Amino acid sequence: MAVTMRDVAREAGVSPKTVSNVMNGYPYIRAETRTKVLAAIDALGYRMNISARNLKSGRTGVIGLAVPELSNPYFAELADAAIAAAGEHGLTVMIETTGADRERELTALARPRGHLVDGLLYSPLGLGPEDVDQLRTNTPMVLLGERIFHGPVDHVMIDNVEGTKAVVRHLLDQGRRRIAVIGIRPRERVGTGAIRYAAYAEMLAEYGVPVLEELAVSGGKWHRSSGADAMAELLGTGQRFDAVFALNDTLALGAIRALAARGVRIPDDVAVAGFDNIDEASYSSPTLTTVDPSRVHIARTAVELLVQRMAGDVSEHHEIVAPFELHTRESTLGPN
Amino acid sequence: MAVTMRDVAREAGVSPKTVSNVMNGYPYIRAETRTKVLAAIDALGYRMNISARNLKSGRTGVIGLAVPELSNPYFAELADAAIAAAGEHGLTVMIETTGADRERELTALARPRGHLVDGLLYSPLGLGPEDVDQLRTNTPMVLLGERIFHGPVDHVMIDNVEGTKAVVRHLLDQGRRRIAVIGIRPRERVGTGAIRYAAYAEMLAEYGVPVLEELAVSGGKWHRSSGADAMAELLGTGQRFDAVFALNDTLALGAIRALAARGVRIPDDVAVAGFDNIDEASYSSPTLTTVDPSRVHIARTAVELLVQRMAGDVSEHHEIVAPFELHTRESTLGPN
DNA sequence: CTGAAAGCGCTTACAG
DNA sequence: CTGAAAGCGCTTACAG
Repeated sequence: MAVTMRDVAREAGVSPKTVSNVMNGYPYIRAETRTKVLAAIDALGYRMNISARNLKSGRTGVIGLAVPELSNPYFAELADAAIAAAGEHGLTVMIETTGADRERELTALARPRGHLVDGLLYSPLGLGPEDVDQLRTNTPMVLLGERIFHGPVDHVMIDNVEGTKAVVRHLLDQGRRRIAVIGIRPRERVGTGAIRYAAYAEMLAEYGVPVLEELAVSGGKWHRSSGADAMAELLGTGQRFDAVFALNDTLALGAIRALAARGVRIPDDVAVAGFDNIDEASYSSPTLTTVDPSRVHIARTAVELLVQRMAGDVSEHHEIVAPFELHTRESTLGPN
Repeated sequence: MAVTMRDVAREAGVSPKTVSNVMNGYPYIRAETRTKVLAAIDALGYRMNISARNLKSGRTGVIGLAVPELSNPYFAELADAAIAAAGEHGLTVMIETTGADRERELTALARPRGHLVDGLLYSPLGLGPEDVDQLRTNTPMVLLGERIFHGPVDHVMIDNVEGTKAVVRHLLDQGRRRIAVIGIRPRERVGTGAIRYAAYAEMLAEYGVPVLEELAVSGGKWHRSSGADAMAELLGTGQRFDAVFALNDTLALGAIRALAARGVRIPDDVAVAGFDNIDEASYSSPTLTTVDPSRVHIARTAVELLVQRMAGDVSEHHEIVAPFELHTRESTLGPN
């Protein structure tokens, strides 16, 4: 039914091996032979069967990218960056969304062993320290964005601690002293949220500012809606505050919405800052002060590490912290 | 090296076929046999080689989704919806981004014939009528979002015409008469932009309002930045206008930013409306009046059509127009 | 520069 | 309910 390499070989009067050589760009082929083969491919409309190649070669040219969801602009923009970086190495990216659900994250982890992908860029949110052993596979993998896990795999991390301290310092330097924080996950001790919260508390302490539990509000899935809800909740308590550090940008943008809806002036009454520097942060009203964790750098570095591992590199595991950049904008500085 | 089905069979004292039956959930297996096989799988850490299965079965369980870029929230949210819909049919989605580039879109089109995916959800922006013949493949495919192509494939369309007319009618009903439009692509005759622009002009005509060329501004890639630039350009011309219809939401959000930066009041001075109803439209300041093309409905319908085609359905091609919904918000109504 | 042989790890009929 | 045989369409050594 489908045209095979053998059919092409017969049509061109060569062996299947030669067709394979042409398809794979093997350099030492007489121009004449190549022309014949290409003509036969064209005449028969031949397309190589990738599954057969994969079976024989043991590689697929595909890497997986497991992220919670693409509706979150941070992950969507990260995915675009990963696709671009993989393309530079001739690799295709297969995206799997896990919904930040532990079970689905563990399923994604098993995927490379099914030989559908050669390696995995892995950005888990639901996994905890008890799952570290699950990462001890011998499949090439690079962990992204988190710093939960020390040890068994490469990872490329956002500089959560210094990034957070920079943005909180900025708020303090603006004279803010009652800085609320939204998006915390009270029971979580290891994730991005916990790390950023700890860094926030540390920075306040450096300035001798008390860390007030009543100014910390949990924020579910870090969607815009969670940010709006958290802010509504905080306003409902009647607590005074003059700034809000949202643990990511979508939370911050939701919070800005809730503040604006109640006529609170930003930044005059309350300054707002986030984390991620998604594109939207440059176009919101007001524009959003935030930390840029350098997505492109992260994606590129992670793909390079993964490519090395896939090539058989067995050196010690790397822990790379990406550089960050603080962007101060209207939500803390006012219009300029 | 890797554990194979044969190894498992030997360990369990059965034939490879029986292992295959267990792996694939074949129902008629003695419980005892199944237990033995599962124990052997566990003991050896066996994982099926998907490439081998694909080669033999001729199917992969993977469908492709080709979209311009995930940084565009419309496509990111569509991708999430497609992944969810595919999951309900036990299918995995492989996302390919094309950058709306014609060459890369044509490459994506050839992908299913390499047997890496069983079918394709295809959302081209760069293709024109001259490429229609390229769609006459016999690979299962469903076209998304556009209505460029009549004929050789199924497609699920956004209701661009009625959706646009509804939102423009809304602006007219608010008393707006000088309604600018941003995001047009002057040389394009067949894409989403051209269709929405034509519907805009048609609606104006219905109300006896002249269509002014000087109020139509082109808008490149439909990013936030393009919207801000287009709006800056329009303001620079000194043209009077009391409303803006942006051809999508990101353009509208960029335009809102540019208007706010110049102190133009929304909607008092200028009302703004978009198209897509991305999540952000509910949280911007002001919130954005827009058309919801029902992404989830589109994704679900498209996957169902694709599944039918993959199952061998050869009936006539379907053209399905998804229902739309107009959401009126602050950018045209003011605060409530 | 090109060919003949073997086999990657599964599943598809076909038996029994 | 389970097995033996054949083969999916390629690529990997190995010759020459």
